[in-house]
Amino acid sequence: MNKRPTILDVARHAGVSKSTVSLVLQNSAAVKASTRAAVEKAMVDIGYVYNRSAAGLRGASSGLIGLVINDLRNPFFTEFAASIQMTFARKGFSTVIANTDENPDIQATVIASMIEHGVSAFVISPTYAPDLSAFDRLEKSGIPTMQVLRQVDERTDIFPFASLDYMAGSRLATKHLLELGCKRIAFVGGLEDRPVTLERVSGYNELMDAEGRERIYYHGRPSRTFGRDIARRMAREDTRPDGVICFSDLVALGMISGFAETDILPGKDIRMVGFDDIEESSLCFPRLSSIRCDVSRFGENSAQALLNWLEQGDKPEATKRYPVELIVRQSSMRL
Amino acid sequence: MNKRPTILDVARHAGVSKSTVSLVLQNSAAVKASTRAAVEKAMVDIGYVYNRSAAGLRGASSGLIGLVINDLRNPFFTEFAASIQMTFARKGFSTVIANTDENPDIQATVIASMIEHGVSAFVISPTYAPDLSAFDRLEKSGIPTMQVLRQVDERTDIFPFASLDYMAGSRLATKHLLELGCKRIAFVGGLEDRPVTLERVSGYNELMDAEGRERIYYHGRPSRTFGRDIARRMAREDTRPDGVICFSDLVALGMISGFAETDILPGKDIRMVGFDDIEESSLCFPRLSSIRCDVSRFGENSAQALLNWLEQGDKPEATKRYPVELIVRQSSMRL
DNA sequence: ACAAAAAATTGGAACGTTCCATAAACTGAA
DNA sequence: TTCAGTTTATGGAACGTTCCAATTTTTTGT
Repeated sequence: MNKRPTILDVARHAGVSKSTVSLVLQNSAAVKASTRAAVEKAMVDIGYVYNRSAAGLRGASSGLIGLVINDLRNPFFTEFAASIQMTFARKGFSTVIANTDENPDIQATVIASMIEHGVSAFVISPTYAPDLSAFDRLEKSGIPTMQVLRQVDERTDIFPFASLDYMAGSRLATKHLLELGCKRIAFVGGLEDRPVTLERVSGYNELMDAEGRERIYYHGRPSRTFGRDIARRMAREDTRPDGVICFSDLVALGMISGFAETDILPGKDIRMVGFDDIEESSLCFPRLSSIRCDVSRFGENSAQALLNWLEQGDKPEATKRYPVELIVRQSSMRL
Repeated sequence: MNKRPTILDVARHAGVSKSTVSLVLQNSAAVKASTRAAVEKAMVDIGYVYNRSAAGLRGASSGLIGLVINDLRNPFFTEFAASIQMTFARKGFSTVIANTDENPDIQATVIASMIEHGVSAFVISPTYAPDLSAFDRLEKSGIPTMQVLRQVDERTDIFPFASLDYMAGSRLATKHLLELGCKRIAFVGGLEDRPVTLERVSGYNELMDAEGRERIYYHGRPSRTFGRDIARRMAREDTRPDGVICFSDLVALGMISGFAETDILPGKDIRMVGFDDIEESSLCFPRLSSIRCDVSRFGENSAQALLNWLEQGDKPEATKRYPVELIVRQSSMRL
């Protein structure tokens, strides 16, 4: 394991100075084609590999992006993380990913550690935390940082926020169920106090109020388990809702399986719309109608916005919401 | 955004030399308690943050681990990645994650890029690739590298391999179905030529042959879609299998929803066992019997093994297989 | 063929750490 | 008080790049 060759070895081997090699590395226009070729040949000949730490020391960008995710196991976030990471990779950036599991302490530590590693920018889907010291630290560090999917820090002028148009989605879903003639429409899932819940419920509230219909909430964790439990409970109720909007597809899928146990078939006995349109929703039975968020495109767009900030210096707008659409499938049709 | 303070600023502020500050940083025993306290105070006072690039230049470990995953969107791998990342984080290591989407070219690029970034070690769940140049490069780099879940490079003395005991799992599942009295047991999913498939099918082959039963294969991509399609096809067959072992839970879940469409209820009309025991399997209806692999513990163990290699220098054994167990649920019982 | 301009190349200082060899400051025993 | 021994602190060189200012080479116009 004899030391990695350096720029100097390359220079020696190609018969040029280290400065020239450096120029080649940053493919400067100032080096003659023939020289460049010679240098490049030397590099592969001796198996040179670039040392980013050394470059970073002199101020070059690290080409490292920090991605901090509150719940990486949730397929919605997984999809987002995978998509953003792959976009960065295509542009030559590596991504340091950390899952915080909704834990502010973990979040604070991983952010600190990423700063030490010299990440060039941050994308954070933050944990709801009482104190914002993590963000204060970020501000001081001066590292470009985007909040995505959850706006936790108010200072969107410093930490631009990008998300999806959940209000519109919720409006679409409610309108759809109303048009199908549903009388009692329930909203299932989502923790009551959370901003995301507020957003995903707002269109529902708006239209239900406009129609003078009763709002029916079943608030709770946006998980399969919760969905399943609510479905079982609902099956036993005397005046059961005839339409359900779920906080997320995970909840909806949980409900579908809960209903299956009690012989209720969404689409026939009750109408259901999910939220997110994860892959599984088009595969399950019955196929789940959902609000498509197209996370993977959202990931690409966010990545691109961040790169523009980093490379061209144009900061993303303070708040950006990408559009969503309603996908109608079996769960909200007469079968 | 005035330059980050350096070790020198801390020294000045605490009235000691930079060397002393460096010693404090590596908490050396050679510095007096009072001095250490003073230095530490100075650090928080001026908001010092450690510069790992600079340290790395002098040979210090980067504290960065490269994690390369062939399919990050598959919940099995997501769980693994999340678990291993969080274990590293607890030990003060950051994790650079890349999804290769089964693409050898992407795999090669991300590995190269991680080497540039100076990762201290690699954990790779590799893509099946015709050429092993990526591994050759790794070997030359001398960076400790573990293969997990898929053994692609034969040189396990160089790249220790850790996985789960799939053969045992497949034996457990088959034995279970045989004991339930199944006569025609099919194996569904898994690409025919793949080593993983061979492993997951081996116990099935062994026991079926021992019993003199016919082997029935439905090979294909280990996805929900494939499972659903096979279930539909199976529903139309005249001599339908009465027992099914799936390559993965994803396939099994796909089959469950495919069967649901044709009014076949696993556990009543057919018996089914999945493989992996992802979270959803205990939540779906009917609950899916499965071979529990406990990926998240596997992740922790692998992380720990790698850290021991890195820090104590003891290389993991060339091949390690962690045990699996059969979890019996509704899908393989009379309801 | 010559100067001037343009293009291509170069040496050296700097970046923020670590580590070695050395120095300074303390101990306690003679 | 002195000296050896021990504990603690220090200056300086090194790590592999980038970038500036300076230099050399090539091109252009006359």
